[in-house]
Amino acid sequence: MVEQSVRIVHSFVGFEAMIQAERPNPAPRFRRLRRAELPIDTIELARYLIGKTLVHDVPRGRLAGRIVETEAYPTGDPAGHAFTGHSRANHSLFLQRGHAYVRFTYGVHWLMNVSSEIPGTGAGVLIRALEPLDGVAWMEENRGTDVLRDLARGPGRVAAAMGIDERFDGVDLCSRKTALWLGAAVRPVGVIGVTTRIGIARAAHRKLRFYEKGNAFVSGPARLRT
DNA sequence: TTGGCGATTGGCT
DNA sequence: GCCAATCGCCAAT
Repeated sequence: MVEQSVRIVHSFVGFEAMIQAERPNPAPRFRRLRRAELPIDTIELARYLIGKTLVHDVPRGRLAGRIVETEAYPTGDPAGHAFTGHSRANHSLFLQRGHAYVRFTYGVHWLMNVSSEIPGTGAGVLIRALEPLDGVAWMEENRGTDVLRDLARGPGRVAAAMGIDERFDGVDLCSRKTALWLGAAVRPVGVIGVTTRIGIARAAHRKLRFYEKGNAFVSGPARLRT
């Protein structure tokens, strides 16, 4: 089935595409973002990250998804994990912008944030949903489901699909060396919607959730996806 | 030392 | 729509 369809593609798009298809390790599709490209301000960063790529290079290949939903947890935000001050658990939120803050929640799930602001400031951006781009078969394995739309729709699912856990807390997402990193956008971003955040009690009125309108991989109730 | 609770999810009604 | 699962953190004892 797969071989047959590949052969058909070859006959239509020619030799160059055939080389592309048969190359075992295709050239990286994603350019690593430099830290200087990341807005310092938490809310600006949350908006900026929509459409960008989250990549995890694993021994057997690459997991990658397009960021389609984020939430900002700015300085002094009562809903933020840094609100009660610096601690061992929330240390990564205080790192220079572009570091991963990974936290275990509800005894079940891992959540991933990108740290923001200047070093020493506890703030970050929660990655709430991804549109799968690469390594879909491995994401399915990590998630225990083959429902594409559900692979990384929701922050707990993002971490599970991407194989992100406590080992990645504090990782520099802008380093040239790390396996987990942020990549440039693979296509232009659509209209960005802004709503209140999901699943919080304090500062619940603040509109700090950002998402690509019309994207099927965005989480939350329908009224927060239009 | 302990108890309440949380940036969620999946299964069941 | 409702609720249990499940565990680390932290405020209060």
